[in-house]
Amino acid sequence: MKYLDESLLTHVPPFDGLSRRDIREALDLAVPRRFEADETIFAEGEEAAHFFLLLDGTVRVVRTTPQGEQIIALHIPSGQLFGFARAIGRTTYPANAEAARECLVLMWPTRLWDGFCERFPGFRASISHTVGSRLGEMQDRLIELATQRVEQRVALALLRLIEQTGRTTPEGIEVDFPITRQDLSEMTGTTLHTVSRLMSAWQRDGIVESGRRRIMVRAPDRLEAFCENSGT
Amino acid sequence: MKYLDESLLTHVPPFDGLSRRDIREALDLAVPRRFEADETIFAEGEEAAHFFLLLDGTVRVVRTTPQGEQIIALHIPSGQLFGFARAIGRTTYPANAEAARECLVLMWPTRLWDGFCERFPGFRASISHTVGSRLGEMQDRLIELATQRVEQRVALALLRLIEQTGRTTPEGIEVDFPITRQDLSEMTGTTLHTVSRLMSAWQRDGIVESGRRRIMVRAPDRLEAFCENSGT
DNA sequence: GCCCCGGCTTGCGCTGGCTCAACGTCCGTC
DNA sequence: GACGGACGTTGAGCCAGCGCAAGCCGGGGC
Repeated sequence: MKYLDESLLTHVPPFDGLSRRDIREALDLAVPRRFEADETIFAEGEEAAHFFLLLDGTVRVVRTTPQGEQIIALHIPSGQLFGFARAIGRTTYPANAEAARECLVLMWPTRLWDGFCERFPGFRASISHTVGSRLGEMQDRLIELATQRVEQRVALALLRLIEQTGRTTPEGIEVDFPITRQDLSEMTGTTLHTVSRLMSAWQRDGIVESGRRRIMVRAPDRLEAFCENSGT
Repeated sequence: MKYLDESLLTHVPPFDGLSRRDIREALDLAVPRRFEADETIFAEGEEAAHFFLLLDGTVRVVRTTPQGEQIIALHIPSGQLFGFARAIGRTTYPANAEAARECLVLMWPTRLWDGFCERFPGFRASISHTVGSRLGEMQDRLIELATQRVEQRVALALLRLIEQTGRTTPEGIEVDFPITRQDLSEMTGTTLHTVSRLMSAWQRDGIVESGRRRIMVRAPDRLEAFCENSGT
């Protein structure tokens, strides 16, 4: 397992434009690692010893309030860099990262960060882009929380999930990691009860199909409809 | 007004470590400009032609929902760079920026951005830091909206305002730009009615002192107390 | 001095979504 | 194959905060 194949990186954004040599160089510095479902990858406030590339799986970014409540800030789909504290001027991680399901990651020591930025053309631009889209997503969610009702927020959260990490099946699009009602409620600032009621209603209407730790969206368009005519 | 004094930049973060020569160079490329209160500095989606440094005043960052509702995403205090679309991998501005009161800014054409990053040591690091703290603030607000009640959110918003842009007076700390109940409601995802009721109650208790477009906090510690014992 | 308008206040009734509570169901373990 | 624990469902009641509506106040323009 020492020798990682170059094809791992040829199609992921920060590296996709690089020469074979450069990719080889980056890979030789990387440590691969597997995380079990629900295992913690790093914790808020911890010294940022590594930065990561998610090769396979989904990562859940969680923050805990002083009162002990959890909220899920973000899900990271495979193929993205994460834990890049250096890129946002920090030396510690800003939140917890947990494996939403079994994950395969590459890790690099943070001290290599500056070198990567200078050594690999496009690396920095790619990172800026990632940071920008995270900022954009947070802003969108801020607006949702401030202006939308629970029903719409849950619908939007589901749509985002299937867009980012959806797996298409003959029946519809399925969230491809185990997700509970509680998880959804922590993404949308509501309670598992309310989410459960919504899912039941949507299932009756044939919009979703869900079970234990599993959600499949049959009719994304009808969820979108919910979000648009929010006034009425 | 052509010749800007170097002391303008010697104490603001992105430039504070630079040599006199470097500062001179940056200043000679800048265009100074004044904006009236409530004037738009740039609009969401617009081509990002410039990046800005706020020399004096306060900038309000606003997003508008498809339904025409506004929410205030952020206030930028003087001494900060803003409108740096390039730093987050965008070519357009991500939100509206308006002068919360009369503002004095320096503007540079965006095409100079990359040059600044390479030319001025510490510039890039300083920007990362700014981006990071904005991300952090948005994450905090996300959590507040998701978990806190209106009363606590408004209290937290006020505390943030006086921390970032407060002016200390013998009577207490005053928000040093005109701010309406409506503005506060757009920052906290509530209605002006609820904010008004809260302000009235707090005024009765001697915690704040407020009037038309004006808010002064007499007892910040009592506001903080509100936020902590949120369970009870 | 008067008027008008933008901002602020306050009462009242309603309701979305939370809380509490009880129960059902699936799955892994021993 | 019985048990325990995690996950999900559903009902009932309640209340924080919203929407509506009416009125107040202060400052700027003429």
